[in-house]
Amino acid sequence: MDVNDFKILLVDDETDVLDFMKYNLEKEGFWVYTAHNGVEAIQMAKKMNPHLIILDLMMPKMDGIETCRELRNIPEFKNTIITFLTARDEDYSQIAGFEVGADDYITKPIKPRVFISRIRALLRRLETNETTGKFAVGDIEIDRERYVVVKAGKEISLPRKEFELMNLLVSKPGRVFKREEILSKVWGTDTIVGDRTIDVHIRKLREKIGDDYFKTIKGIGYKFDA
Amino acid sequence: MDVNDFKILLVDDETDVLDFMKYNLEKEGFWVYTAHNGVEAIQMAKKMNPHLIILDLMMPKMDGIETCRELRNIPEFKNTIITFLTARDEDYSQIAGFEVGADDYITKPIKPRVFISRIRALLRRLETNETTGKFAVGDIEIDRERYVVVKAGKEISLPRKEFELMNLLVSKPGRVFKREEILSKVWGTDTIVGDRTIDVHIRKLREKIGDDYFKTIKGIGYKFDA
DNA sequence: CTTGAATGTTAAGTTAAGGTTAATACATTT
DNA sequence: AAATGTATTAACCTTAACTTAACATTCAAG
Repeated sequence: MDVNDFKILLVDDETDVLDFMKYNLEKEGFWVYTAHNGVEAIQMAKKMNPHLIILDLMMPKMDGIETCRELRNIPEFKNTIITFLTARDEDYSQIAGFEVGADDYITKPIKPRVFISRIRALLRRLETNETTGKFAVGDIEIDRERYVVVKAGKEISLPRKEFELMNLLVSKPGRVFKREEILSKVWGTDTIVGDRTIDVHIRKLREKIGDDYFKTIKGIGYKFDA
Repeated sequence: MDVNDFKILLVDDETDVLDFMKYNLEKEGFWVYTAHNGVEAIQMAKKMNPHLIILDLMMPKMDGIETCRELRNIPEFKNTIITFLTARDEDYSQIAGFEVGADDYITKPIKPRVFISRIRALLRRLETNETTGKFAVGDIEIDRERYVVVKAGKEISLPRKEFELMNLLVSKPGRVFKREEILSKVWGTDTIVGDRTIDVHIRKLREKIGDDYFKTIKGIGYKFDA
């Protein structure tokens, strides 16, 4: 996973702290979202699905501890990394923080270099677990972790390109992917392949998964449907 | 895994700091070992195979950073949690620490409650990953303590690299490990080995354990399956 | 109902990825 | 310092995966 794919949600009621962190993180290429309180934070988190959430402890409405607890109760955020932002020496908060499922805490005042370094260390944890992803549509399940497609409980293993193509199409069932788009996403922008290559791969998928899952939209592209 | 099974190695040149930490950790039921410098630390680590190592940054002979680097080069300690102990505000050390593969750092002076809480948070990570003890899948059992693989009751002893590779793959049966990932986890990020090295090791495993346990996903990596 | 551009199909050609082996370098024991 | 055991490399081999090309079929516009 590339640095530029990481999404970070910053939550703090003080706008200047927020801006300062945002500036530093964006400079490093992260996607940064912000919220001013716990309530906003949860809304934003649901929308953006960030990889890392940095929560200030002291906030109006809902404090960091409480926000963290709520987040941890939402299954989506079970694996999200949550870090607290605290003033030095707030011992009790630190303890409560860990108990409530925080992964780390960062002390204010923030020093850019340490801060960035810390963030990187935290995100490093994700890199191994982030290739992980299973999702299902109808009786088809795609398991990126094991690199297999499961159809009605039966494992079908596909070669790389076929798998990637399958994965792309299934990622948005019903949506039509233009040939161009497929080429750039599965083959990459710099590879040039002949006209029939996509068709041949679709053919193999139809053979292995089933004819009627893949629909051709002439002149446009293909779509997956259950 | 029970608290009482966790082994922690403390490394600091100041005996009273050492004693203080030791006292507090033992009170909580951890097994605590100590060392006064980097050299001792590495010896002790090899003997005790601790789950967590706390390294003071400033030490005679070999400092914390250097010790950490050395440790990370030993495959056994790839998954060991390493934390630095620093005086407040040693920014640069912190950065170097993370770069060298540290998981966290703890600031002095140590406050017992925060300290313990922190340690628990760190060790919690281990509970999910099966990094310790014995582990079995189907008729294959891996004994990490003794460095032995048991297949259908028969012990097969593997050399270190083969064992590490085996261990990695078996740790998540079915999951595909990318070549890169295997390299960084078994060989380490800083070692560069030729293209065929992984294959050769896989070959040896197939020879010793059985062909069909190891599946190749071309262009991606390998997975273990029973 | 034509018709031609777009896609389907098949099988044969390529190639990149991995398999295999043996030789060499490197480490440990004894 | 042999001897034994491990790890890595290099050279070559094998194949599945991928691509292409040639021909067949479809389907939607006229």
